Amino acid sequence: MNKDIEIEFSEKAEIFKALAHPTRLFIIHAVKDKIMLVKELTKLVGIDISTMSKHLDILKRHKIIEGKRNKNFIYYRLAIPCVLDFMSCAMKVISKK
Amino acid sequence: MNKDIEIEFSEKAEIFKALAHPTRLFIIHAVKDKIMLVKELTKLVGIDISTMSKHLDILKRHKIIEGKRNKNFIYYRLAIPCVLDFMSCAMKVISKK
DNA sequence: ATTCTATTTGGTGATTTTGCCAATCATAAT
DNA sequence: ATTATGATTGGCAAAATCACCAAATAGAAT
Repeated sequence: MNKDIEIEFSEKAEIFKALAHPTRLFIIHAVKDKIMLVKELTKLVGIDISTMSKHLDILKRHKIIEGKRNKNFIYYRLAIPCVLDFMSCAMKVISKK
Repeated sequence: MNKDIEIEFSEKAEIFKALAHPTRLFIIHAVKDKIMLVKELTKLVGIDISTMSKHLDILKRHKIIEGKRNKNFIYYRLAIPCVLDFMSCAMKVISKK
């Protein structure tokens, strides 16, 4: 792989890495039709809130979700609904419902 | 997350993990319209052949590619072309060409 | 049977990712 | 100004991933 190709595929891989964690996939499904708070998500998943915050940060940095502040609450929502399309496509084909 | 949900999202995450590496994405593109040998792929990417073999194994285990033996060569090809669709969709939307 | 080529497997150190705790920051309420 | 609540950040240990080397396997050819 030459340098350009190398960079191209590394960037693409970054996106898959951002999605490659059960908690982060759960978050995507949770915020797909309902704006949610960090605390709510944390409770649903059952992990430390600092861990949740870091997962949210990863998704945010890749522009997969968006956070909006109101008072001192931060509401998260799905930024690119298309993510759901290719996720369900992937799952159907690879046969995990 | 209860146990079932946990398992569901872990399984889904496994697929994204399988795709979350530049070399493995490169392999998918390389075999999408041309059946290829391990050695050929190794040369193209420029890594140790044992490393390549392990990457191929990961894709194989997730049924993303298929290997067929002829003599003592193993030819790899893309098993689920749909992977390309959702990859290009993902990339377009997330704005990495 | 031995040798040769293609590929896989085992092992190990290096790097990355993950998750918790503690500390900090941001905003609101008193 | 102090306190309280929601969220993020820094640090560290545990776990997972990665890449190389060396050794093993599979099959073909001699």
